[in-house]
Amino acid sequence: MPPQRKGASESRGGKREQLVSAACGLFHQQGVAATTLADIADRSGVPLGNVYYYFKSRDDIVAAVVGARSREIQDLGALLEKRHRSPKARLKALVSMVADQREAITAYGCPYGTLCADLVSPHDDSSRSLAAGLMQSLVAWTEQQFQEMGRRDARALALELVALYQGGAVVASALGDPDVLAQQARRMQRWLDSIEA
Amino acid sequence: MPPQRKGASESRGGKREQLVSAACGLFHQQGVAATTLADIADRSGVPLGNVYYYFKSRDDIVAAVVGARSREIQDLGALLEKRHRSPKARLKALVSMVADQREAITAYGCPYGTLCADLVSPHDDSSRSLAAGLMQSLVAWTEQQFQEMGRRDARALALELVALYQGGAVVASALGDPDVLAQQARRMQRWLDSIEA
DNA sequence: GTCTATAAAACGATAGAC
DNA sequence: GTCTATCGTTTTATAGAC
Repeated sequence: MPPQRKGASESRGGKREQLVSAACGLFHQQGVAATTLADIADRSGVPLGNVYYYFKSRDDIVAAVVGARSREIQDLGALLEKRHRSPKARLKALVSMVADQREAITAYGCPYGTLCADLVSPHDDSSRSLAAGLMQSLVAWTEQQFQEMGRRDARALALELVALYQGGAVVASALGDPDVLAQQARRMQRWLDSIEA
Repeated sequence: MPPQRKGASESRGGKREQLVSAACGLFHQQGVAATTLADIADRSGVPLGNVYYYFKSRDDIVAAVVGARSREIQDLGALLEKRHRSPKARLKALVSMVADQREAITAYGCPYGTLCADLVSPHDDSSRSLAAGLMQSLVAWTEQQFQEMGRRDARALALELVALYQGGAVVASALGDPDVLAQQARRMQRWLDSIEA
């Protein structure tokens, strides 16, 4: 077994986490299918053959990356809940963060959206459910904010907000134009303002 | 040179077109990076080695597919212009077609959007400009419709409509739920209705 | 636990017979 | 023009020394 459980010697070098972190970045920049184990090993400073000490297959790394991205969403949600009292303020802060990161998103697309798209392509069932779970993480947090606003149509509103973001990310990255995403973020802010609590 | 120019013996079997057609479908279903030349050759009924009689490299096939998808957009635009007099009716008909094809779009994503995303991933310049050109084809036709409606903000409106579509496609395919796309199409119809000519 | 070496298969691309 | 056979490389995955 790798570095025991998540106890003491977990981060002795934390090579497993380094591998996941490197894979996260490479999957975002190059796509899942185009990223090789050698790429991940190189960036992690781990010898190629040693990767199989931490993961039993390539698909295992993909699953670990999806888990990491999902936790990333949870953490971001928790941060926003700590920083802002009202759910609407949280959603507006989220959109504001998107606008701030428009350069990175334009360069490589939304980290969550492109990962989901890469996981949908193989018509493998287990891969598709990973994509569904990841997207659901994003929608679920958004939905909860609308629920706390007292909206019965929270799910529909959440799907709309996430779709607005994903659409902006796809078009902006395809055109290579961050202004598209900035404009879309402004639209999202206005749309949020128009939602009655 | 392959089958001469685009003259008489162009479609003697039309194997080049069969290859492009097969690649179109496979790129949509599996993604560009995950599709091998053997996949394309198999589906085309062309021997693997023979692919290089029609294309000098794999990248050449990718470029040909982008060209075919771009022509597809032109043809669809021309069809809508023939069928509907007013630009608004054309846009509404386009959204209606999206709703009708929601099953296929949910299964594999938007053929144009996912192709663009696959072309953005390699930080290769020529690949990125292919993505930009393809997305621009989609936006340009939409923009022209808004222009014919007399709108000065035609570009912004076009970007918004395309982003609404792409966002719906990403979320629907990630969740594997066609209803998300159907709902999004209804929103797009209402949004179009609210646009003053 | 960590690393090197390498097996086994898949892939892009080429050569050359017909 | 069409097809088969194959080269050289890359990629996933394993074996085994330390």
